[in-house]
Amino acid sequence: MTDGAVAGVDLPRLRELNSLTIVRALRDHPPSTVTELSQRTGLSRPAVDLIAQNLVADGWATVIEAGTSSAVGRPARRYQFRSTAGYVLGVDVGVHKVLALVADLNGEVLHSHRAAVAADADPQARLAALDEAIEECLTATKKKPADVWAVTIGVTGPVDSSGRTSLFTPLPGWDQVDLPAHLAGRFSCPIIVENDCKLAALAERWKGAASDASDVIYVLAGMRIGAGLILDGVLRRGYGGAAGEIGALKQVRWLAAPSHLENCPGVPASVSPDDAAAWVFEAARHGDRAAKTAVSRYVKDLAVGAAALVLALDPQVVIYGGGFSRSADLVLAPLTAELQRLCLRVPEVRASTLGADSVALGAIRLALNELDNRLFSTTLSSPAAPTVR
Amino acid sequence: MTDGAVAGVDLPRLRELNSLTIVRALRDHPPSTVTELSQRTGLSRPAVDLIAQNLVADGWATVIEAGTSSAVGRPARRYQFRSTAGYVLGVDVGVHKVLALVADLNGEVLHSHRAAVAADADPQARLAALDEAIEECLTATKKKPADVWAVTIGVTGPVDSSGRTSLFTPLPGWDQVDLPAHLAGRFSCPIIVENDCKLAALAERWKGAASDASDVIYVLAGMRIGAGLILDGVLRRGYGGAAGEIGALKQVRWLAAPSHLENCPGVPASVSPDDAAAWVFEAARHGDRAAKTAVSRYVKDLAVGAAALVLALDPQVVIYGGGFSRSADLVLAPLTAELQRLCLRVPEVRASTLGADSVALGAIRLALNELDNRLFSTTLSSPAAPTVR
DNA sequence: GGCGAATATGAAGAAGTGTTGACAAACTTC
DNA sequence: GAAGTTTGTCAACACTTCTTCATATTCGCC
Repeated sequence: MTDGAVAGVDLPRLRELNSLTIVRALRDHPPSTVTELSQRTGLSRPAVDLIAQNLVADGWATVIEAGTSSAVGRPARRYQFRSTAGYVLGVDVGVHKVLALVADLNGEVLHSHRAAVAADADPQARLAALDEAIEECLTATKKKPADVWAVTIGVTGPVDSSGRTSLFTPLPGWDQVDLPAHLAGRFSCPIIVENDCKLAALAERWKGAASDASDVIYVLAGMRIGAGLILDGVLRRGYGGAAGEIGALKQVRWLAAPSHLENCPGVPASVSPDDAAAWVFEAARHGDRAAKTAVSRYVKDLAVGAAALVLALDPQVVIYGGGFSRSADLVLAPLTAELQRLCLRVPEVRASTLGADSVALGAIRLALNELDNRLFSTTLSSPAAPTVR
Repeated sequence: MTDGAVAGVDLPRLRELNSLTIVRALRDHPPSTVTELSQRTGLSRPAVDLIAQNLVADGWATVIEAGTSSAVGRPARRYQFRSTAGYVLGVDVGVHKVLALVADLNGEVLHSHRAAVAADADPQARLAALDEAIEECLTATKKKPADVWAVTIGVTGPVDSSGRTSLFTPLPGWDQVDLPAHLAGRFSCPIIVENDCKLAALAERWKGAASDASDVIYVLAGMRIGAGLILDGVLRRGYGGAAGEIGALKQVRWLAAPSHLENCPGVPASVSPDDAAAWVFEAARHGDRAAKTAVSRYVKDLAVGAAALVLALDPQVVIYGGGFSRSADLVLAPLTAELQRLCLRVPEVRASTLGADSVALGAIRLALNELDNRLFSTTLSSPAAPTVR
């Protein structure tokens, strides 16, 4: 409840704080004039001017000299956040693929690469695919590892404080993999490993279906069901990183739910087990009776866990995402109805708008958040020391 | 994700920030010398000296002139947070009683008063008891309503943003009661209504069994079971104030759980229904077979909901509190065992140390938190305008 | 094409805040 | 009583921001 050491602010620190303020005011905005920044921050024009010049000297901002302007009066010089000062990597290590993204400090994705992996691939093979995907992203964008300021990797299963998925993982042999150690040799920046559902939740809140909400439950629906929680605008990991793992409770039927789709009668033998669910959804869409029943049962089971989360946390929005979100048209209405039956106060239910990229995008967002905390909370300084979480 | 308007810091604001820093450094510490404050805040001695004198002039601190000192050197003047500058009221409106507490700005409880109420009393009677309890606390401590800077009232059931328990309440007619309106005439300070479980959780984290933890699930166990959630050190209300209401899910057997105790065979007819649970616990403690079974079943049902919360949020500690916490000796071990069976990562399970006062104490804490936010976040100013939450 | 209005830039002076260093005051210890 | 130590106070200094004014550049209008 107490801070213990509360730090006073002296003059140099004041300048630092205001520099941070200007950087924040520069980000997430189009190139701005000194006057605009002055209005945005409440600081006087000369103060902003001085700070902006220093930011340019330190590489945090670039100048756009006055061009032709449409307004009356002398055209203003504009300052712009130098989003190319550093880059971040976001990677989604899935069962069938590894997807890597490079983005600049604005979160603009510059390049992506997808490497296919066999579901039963051993850790070595999967790590090789990871290395390949990262390597391809770097060479395609002509970046060196030193240009990367943070890396986030999304994996399935709860991630502990050492970056391992020791409690549970569907990837064979993966519980022994130490991802930060694997990458530490190549990158000297922060390397973060995080649960895929949590990352997807971040992505939806960033530029997806939940961008207007601060209390979000993201349900990742696929052959495995998981959840990510955002409360008061912040991703909640839980004390041991296992928040959202409601599926482990037997009374909540998340473990069994996908079997309704897998074992649905009428699925042709030619359809592989991996594609069975998609087939069932498609069949249900065309009125197949057995398929409709299977979907209905699936939704009923899904709803129990979602209701438990909703009742526990009372969110504003529930996002239905993951591989099955393509079938949101079949699921959203009955899911909402079930929640209405089970919950006290029913949140909005929406379909994911980011689809398959959400995990990697969320990884980008988490990497940027980490940088924010490191660079902007204390002082403006370039890439931080390597750390693991 | 963005702040929108990020405020720059000018010189007067700098002084304000440092004044706040000094006030914070003064609170939660014994009377301090300027040198101590200087070390604690990193500010220079003259700066602290000046600020401290201003704080005294504004009524936020008092001076203790140098007495005889045991150390070498000139004895130092000491400054002390003036905790008697204002007071807060915390009230617990329960089924059988209304308990009111007055505390100073340090959270030191000065007086408490308990007014008995019949379980089936109508809102008028209950409000009269509330008024009586508050009145008694004020007269006993010789305070006027104007001395009260914040009031918090704890009630059963989820509290919406208008301070009403419209979704559910066990108190007859209480869903129509507008507590802020009822008190607004007498107090011009912030009046907050909050769910009792949430307040009890706050109390346990403040000075109870969870004072070392930042991620806490508090389970209030009585004839009605509820929960309060503290995540990252902050009480979470949920978007609509209904966080923690996992008991509403049928698969979670919290609604039915107490019936095992109520309907336990062997309870003498002389024991009133209200005391049945206590009798069963006592009988179980002495080896009564039926009572032990009842307790065991109760714990099993309780554990399902607790497990759902634990899996959803992955807390560090679960606090077992409420009326039944006196029987923690019988419950803690089997509850822990059940959680071990049901959960992925098992948190510590502890018994409440505050007992029956926890709700009113939590109300005090929430009132103080509200004051903190109002007075200390923006600027140092005396009692704020009346508001409702 | 010239003029005025509007906006941006730049520089100087003023005000406010924190820091450093010095010194007297007050107390303990030898 | 002298030395040593800590405190309270003061003045000089450094730094940051604010205010104000003069200057520069551009557009629109005559």
